Amino acid sequence: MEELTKEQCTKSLLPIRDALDVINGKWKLHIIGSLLHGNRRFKDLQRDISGITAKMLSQELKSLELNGLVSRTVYDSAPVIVEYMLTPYGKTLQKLMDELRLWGTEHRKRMISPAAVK
Amino acid sequence: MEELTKEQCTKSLLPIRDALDVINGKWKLHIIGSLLHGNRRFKDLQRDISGITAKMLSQELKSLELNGLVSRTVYDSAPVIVEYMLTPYGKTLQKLMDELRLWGTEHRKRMISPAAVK
DNA sequence: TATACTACTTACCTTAAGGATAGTGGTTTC
DNA sequence: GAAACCACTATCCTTAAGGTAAGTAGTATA
Repeated sequence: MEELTKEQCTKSLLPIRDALDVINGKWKLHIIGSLLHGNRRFKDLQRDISGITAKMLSQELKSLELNGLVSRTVYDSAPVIVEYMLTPYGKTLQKLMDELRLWGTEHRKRMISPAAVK
Repeated sequence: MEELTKEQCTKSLLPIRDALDVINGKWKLHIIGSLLHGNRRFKDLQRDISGITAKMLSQELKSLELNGLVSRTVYDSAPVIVEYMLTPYGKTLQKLMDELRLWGTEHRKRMISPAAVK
């Protein structure tokens, strides 16, 4: 097994940071969670995610779109309909989210009754 | 496959949030990364992690200790020596970090040359 | 006795994330 | 023609994360 230099170690944190940045913020996981259940329009998302403002929803959707996780389709109807959906790439996040959920669930148990897992 | 209600869906995000909170912040991953290479004293960590201040290092170490990821040992020598190490539990983070690194590496490729992966 | 080292702590300041509220532009319904 | 619906955008404000700089307490070395 090779030892990593300090620089290599710091560098190896960059992709982790990238991954975290993509899902960071108060609302992104909520949006992804909602979209995992199917396509949604703007108002649908706002209804699904209690507490989110139009400003934040719009902002976070743009960020998710920029990162290729969410696609935005405008239907030329009246009134105009805008539909958001997870891209196939966006769906690859689910595995990561499952891992995080698993670790987080164990952690929560451990924090509630530390004696039981010491 | 069962459909989740809105409440169940929101609830399932909680452990994910827990996991993310544990490693969130600008410095925690750097500290964990350094400790993955062996035990470290306060000054060692400060030297390892370029840019971190004593205040932030102290603050983040406390948070990691509270979460059971890092242990703090004071040796009754003169001058006093304080050693930090990852607990076995802290080491379980490595798997998660590897998954995040994997996804993040792919994401970085995709962001640099989107055409190649379209 | 002065300087330096270790392991921090304290007080203050800056910046960025997010919240509150209101407004825009188009369309449709009453 | 007034009110309502959709999909946002703009402006201002609060809060929290993190940075700066200095200080503390104990020991040890010159």
